[in-house]
Amino acid sequence: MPQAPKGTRDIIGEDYQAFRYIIDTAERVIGSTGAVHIETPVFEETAVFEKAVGASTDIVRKEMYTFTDRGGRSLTLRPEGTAGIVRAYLENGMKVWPQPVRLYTYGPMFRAENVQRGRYRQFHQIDYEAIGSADPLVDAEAIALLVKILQELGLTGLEVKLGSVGDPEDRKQYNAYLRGLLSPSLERLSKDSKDRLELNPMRILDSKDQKDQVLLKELRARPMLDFLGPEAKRHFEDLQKYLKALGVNFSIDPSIVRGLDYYVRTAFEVHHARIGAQSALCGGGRYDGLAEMLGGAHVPGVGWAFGIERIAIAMEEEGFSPSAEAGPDLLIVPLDEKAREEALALAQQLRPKFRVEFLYTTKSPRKGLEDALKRQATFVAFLGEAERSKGVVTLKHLARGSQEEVYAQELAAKLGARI
RNA sequence: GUGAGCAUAGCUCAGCUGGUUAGAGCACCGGUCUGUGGAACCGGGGGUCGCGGGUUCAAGUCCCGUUGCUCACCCCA
Repeated sequence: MPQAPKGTRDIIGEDYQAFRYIIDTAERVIGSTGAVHIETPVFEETAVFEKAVGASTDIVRKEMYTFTDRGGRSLTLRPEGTAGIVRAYLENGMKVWPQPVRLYTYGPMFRAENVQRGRYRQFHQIDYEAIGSADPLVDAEAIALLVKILQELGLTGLEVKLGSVGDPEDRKQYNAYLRGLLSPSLERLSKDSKDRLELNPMRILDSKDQKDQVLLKELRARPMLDFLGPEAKRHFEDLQKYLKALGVNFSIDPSIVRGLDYYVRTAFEVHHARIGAQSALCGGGRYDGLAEMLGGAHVPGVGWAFGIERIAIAMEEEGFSPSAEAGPDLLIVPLDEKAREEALALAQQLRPKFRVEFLYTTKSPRKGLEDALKRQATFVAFLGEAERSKGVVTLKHLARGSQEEVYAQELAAKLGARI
């Protein structure tokens, strides 16, 4: 028998309830900022990600689901949301809208990684992007918004880690500095970090390998923050000032290193201690050069994405249990064969004002009642010969035990009145 | 891509050092109970023991491979 592909899963029942709750909460809080919902395609031209995310990144090098369609086009299932949204900004001429344009979306992302707790091949993100302003106030709003959502979801034990990767020039200098510093000790670096020295030396800072950390300490490696140019530095300081004024708790973490090429200046992550090794609930930052990488004008932007599955794990760890799905307002129980189609007709008549279910097989009142209790129905209605001869249904309120015979025309009023 | 541990009914699991037709609880369906409350009792449907190969008179049990899950590395959500 076929199974759901590795790293994918069916979301149903309590999982779905939690999922829904997270999305609804996020949507409510984001919506209150005036940001508008956008849906972008789940797949894009492969070039969108190659240009934006960066050819040297892990995502592009080995994690993309790329395929060729029948027209010979190379397409890729989106591994992240920002590139597609910026593409949509350019394509729809949003530069003539009031700036910055604030957009949000949620949906599936795809990365061909090996699976572990909190990491899936199809996972779901809620994305927020503010495009068209370089003002650090916009960064501050984005971060504050994110914290607000997590608070609304009832999460505690969160840590906001803030850093800056500087402007591209700053980073170039910093990478040159790191290469100069570490190359003489190349042999002492971990295997992964030897590769990093070529591709993106900054990522060595983030290494969990003790060898690398010891070496960095020994050589007194300076942090990226020391290399910020005056403008990036000012931006970083203003952002901190705004966040403090807003009462947002954060810690400066010089090792925050984005794995995507498009980030400049602001970079941040939100971590939760109890969800395993994949502790990042949310990551984001500023990407002022992204639109240009895609071939558009220079358009600054900042945004973040959080992983719905990881939020769900964190909430579960904190004892949140999703409320069960509500039962129907009314369950109709046909007592004889003829009542089966009468039950359907009655259900149709009451829908969609009420949530109405009926049994597809005849049952005794006793069994029907048991069924209604299992479904957590509010009312149960019996339809049988006795009712038919009088033109009524027997309506019973489960919780109260009250029961009466009701004409079909009165039924809606009775259900609404909750006898 | 790498490493470790796991895989028996829809779910949670039992199944001894290999030995008849593979079990339990829960869930589902029916009966006791064709007209009224989740009970109880009785009965029923459900399994290619993840899949493939091997060893053996005999494999759920041992060996190899494979797929999936869990956790970790890399990286990230």
